[in-house]
Amino acid sequence: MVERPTSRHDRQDRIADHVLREGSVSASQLADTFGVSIMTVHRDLDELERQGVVRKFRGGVSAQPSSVFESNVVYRLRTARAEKAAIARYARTMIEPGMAVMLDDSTTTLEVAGLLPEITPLTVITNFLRMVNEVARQPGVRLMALGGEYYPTHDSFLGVPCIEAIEALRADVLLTSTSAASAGLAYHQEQEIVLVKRAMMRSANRKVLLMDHTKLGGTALHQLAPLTDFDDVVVDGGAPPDVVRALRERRVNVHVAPLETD
Amino acid sequence: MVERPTSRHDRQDRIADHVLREGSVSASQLADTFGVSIMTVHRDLDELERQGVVRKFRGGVSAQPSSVFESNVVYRLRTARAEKAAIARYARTMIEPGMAVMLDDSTTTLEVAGLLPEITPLTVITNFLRMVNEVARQPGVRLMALGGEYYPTHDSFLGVPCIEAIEALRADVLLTSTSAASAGLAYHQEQEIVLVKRAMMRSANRKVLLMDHTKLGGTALHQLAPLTDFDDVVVDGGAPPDVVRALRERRVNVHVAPLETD
DNA sequence: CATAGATAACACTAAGCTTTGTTAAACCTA
DNA sequence: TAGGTTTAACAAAGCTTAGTGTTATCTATG
Repeated sequence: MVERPTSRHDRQDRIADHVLREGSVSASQLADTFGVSIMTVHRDLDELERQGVVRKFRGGVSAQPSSVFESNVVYRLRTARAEKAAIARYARTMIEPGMAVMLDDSTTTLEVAGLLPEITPLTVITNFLRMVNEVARQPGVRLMALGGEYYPTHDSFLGVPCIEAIEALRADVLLTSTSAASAGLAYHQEQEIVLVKRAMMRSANRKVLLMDHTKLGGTALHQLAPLTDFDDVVVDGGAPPDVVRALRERRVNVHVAPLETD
Repeated sequence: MVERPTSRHDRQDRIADHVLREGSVSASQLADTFGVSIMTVHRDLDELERQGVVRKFRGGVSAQPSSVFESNVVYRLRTARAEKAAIARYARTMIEPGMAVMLDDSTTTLEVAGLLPEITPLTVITNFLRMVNEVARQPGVRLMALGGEYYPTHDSFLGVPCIEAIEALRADVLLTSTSAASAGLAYHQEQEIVLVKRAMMRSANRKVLLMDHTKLGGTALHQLAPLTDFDDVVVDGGAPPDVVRALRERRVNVHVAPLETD
């Protein structure tokens, strides 16, 4: 059976699904199934392995044991595009011209960046290289970059220099994201990032957490903060109503961003 | 007479030269001379005008009056490619594996950046966005970005946050550049940049000034520092011998980087 | 040590972007 | 308004890059 993926990305998603269903497959088998060469399969698998979705061994690949499922979020992140766009549209309404907005290094906040030229004048503060490059091109947006040590895996600047730079500033709004939340707590798997996010929270007047619904109910190695520490928590319309209700009972100020309905 | 420029950039350089020689030319004349359409000439002239090299008027272009000559540096910068490459090659010998190297926001130091992967492991400290993007891709090079307010004209980060970040660090070597030097002093036209460069000099053990010979003998609005404040000054082989001699008499430690001879 | 599996190196292809020219419309200036 | 000059919009050509396959080399495992 030969499928015809529209693109490399698409095919990788299918391969990942396939592996997760089957549990374990050989490379040549995948080459057959998806109608590409073994070499291409290997390249796809290398990439999926880097993302922590699968595990390679001699003779094939297997799904990651669920204990490492955490990193799988990286893969999930790529898929939750519509959710993030919805959240970004909603978060935009919290920003007004003239404000100083702090944005952390997450794909969700990156979505927000694309909407900023509509709200000029504006000051953007970030430690995310990709966002720096994005915003540097936008006229009318003043950009304050947070320095620090560059981490290729996150494409952002972290560490002591970054935290000190944050402490010297004061933002009107912080838009931040995290990798998991449950039982009223936000989590993140990286210590370095937790420290930076906490510093950001200390330096912002209003703290907004952006979170697509796939992150609800999970945990990660490090606690970041109780959800009640945020002035607002924005989730997308895909969030289960009972989860939203439960959060509100914990006095978390949850906003639900409606998904585009087209 | 029809020339055949190898590329768009090359042709623009020739057009600029032509205009500077002639003083004033018509667009159709240029189209003839360079064997391209009038439309293309207009596009080239628009670009050169943006760079402050020429001035457009109905019917043709003229050279910029020398009062605006300063911005012309932008154009000069593009042309001294070979000189900068020579200087970069020379400067590379001053860097050894394991060092922390600080690089400022100049096209000369950018040339050095391309040579860094050969000297790993290495730590690079910079406030230049273009360099950040360049170095972020290089494996084996640790990158410390200096934050600050983004200045589109320089494509770099400046201001108080940047200076504070510099003061918290200590580099083994500083490679810096400036826009002019004469009578034993280095000059730069931008106050913000002068402050940052001075901070960098305070935070480095060895201070190296990189300067292509086109900058010798000029001045600019602000004094940066006496040349004797630098441990080394590297110029390219195009520097007039008597100028080099004069600098040495002032106890400036001048190195002459030989130009590629091919 | 033999063999299947994995990687590295090179070449080919397709897609996207840049550059250029053409044509048509807009704009001055006499 | 008639002459040119400039700009805008579209199309063609060229270049660059990402993606893929082939072949050859390397590596692990029985």
